Amino acid sequence: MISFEDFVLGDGYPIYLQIIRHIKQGIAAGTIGHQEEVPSRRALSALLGVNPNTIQKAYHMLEEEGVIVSRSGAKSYSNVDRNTVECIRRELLAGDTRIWVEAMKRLGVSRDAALELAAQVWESGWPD
Amino acid sequence: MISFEDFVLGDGYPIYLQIIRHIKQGIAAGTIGHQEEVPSRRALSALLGVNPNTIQKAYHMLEEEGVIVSRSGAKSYSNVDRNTVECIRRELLAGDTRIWVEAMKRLGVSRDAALELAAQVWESGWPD
DNA sequence: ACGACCGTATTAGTTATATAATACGGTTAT
DNA sequence: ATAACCGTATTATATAACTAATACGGTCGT
Repeated sequence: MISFEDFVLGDGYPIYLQIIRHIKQGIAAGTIGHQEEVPSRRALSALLGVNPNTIQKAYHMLEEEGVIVSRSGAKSYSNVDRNTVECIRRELLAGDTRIWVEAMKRLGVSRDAALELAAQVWESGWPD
Repeated sequence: MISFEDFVLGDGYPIYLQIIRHIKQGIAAGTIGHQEEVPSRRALSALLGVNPNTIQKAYHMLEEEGVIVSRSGAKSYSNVDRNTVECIRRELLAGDTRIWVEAMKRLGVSRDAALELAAQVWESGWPD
């Protein structure tokens, strides 16, 4: 069963996109395997405190991408092959990193200063 | 005059927040000084191809934070002291970096692998 | 003073996101 | 088989973000 234990609802970003990202991150990290059970629309909406339609929107888009498979009346399952994992992993890694690098460059930070800052935040969660 | 030459409209994120961020980044980077002229609402809306009201929303919030000063009928100017610069700079640096580090951790990347990836993207804009 | 530009405000309409309340029919374990 | 659960669909409503069109009065260079 795909877990949403460590999932926390963020602010300012569409919920259905956060859910899609959570699933993709799990696949990229290897914590979600093939044919793993996905929480039902109703169960996840109750767990997260959001509307079932919002979950359905996320799941529907994941199905269109081939990441999950749904049959009317039955449970939904993840659909992951080795190629998909690498594809999603590269997509997320490169995307997030590029955004951060661009932000640091716009702030006028040098490469080394940025990397050192990142190392500090990695260890302690805080700069300095 | 505060420049929006290198400003590119992103997708999926409110425009007025992108504008606020652009100004703050300029202040944090030191490319925007004190009492610098801000483009008029109408001029910037024409330049970016968005509605004047969207610019006004961004400027109004910047004024509430004390980052710019507006007088009815006259031009608007930046309002920056040394304390503000350091405050904004730390806010943006720490915020962006924390977001990236959390993303990398959720993807199961080691500290060193993440830093190496960042270094690659910094140089070439691409991993590998 | 006068015209061009400026900040500010209002009203209306569109789209995306999310909620609310149901409803229908398929699957599955007992 | 039957009850519980499931995926799916519909209609209505609310809010935020954005657009559109317009208006009012203040500032400033000439």
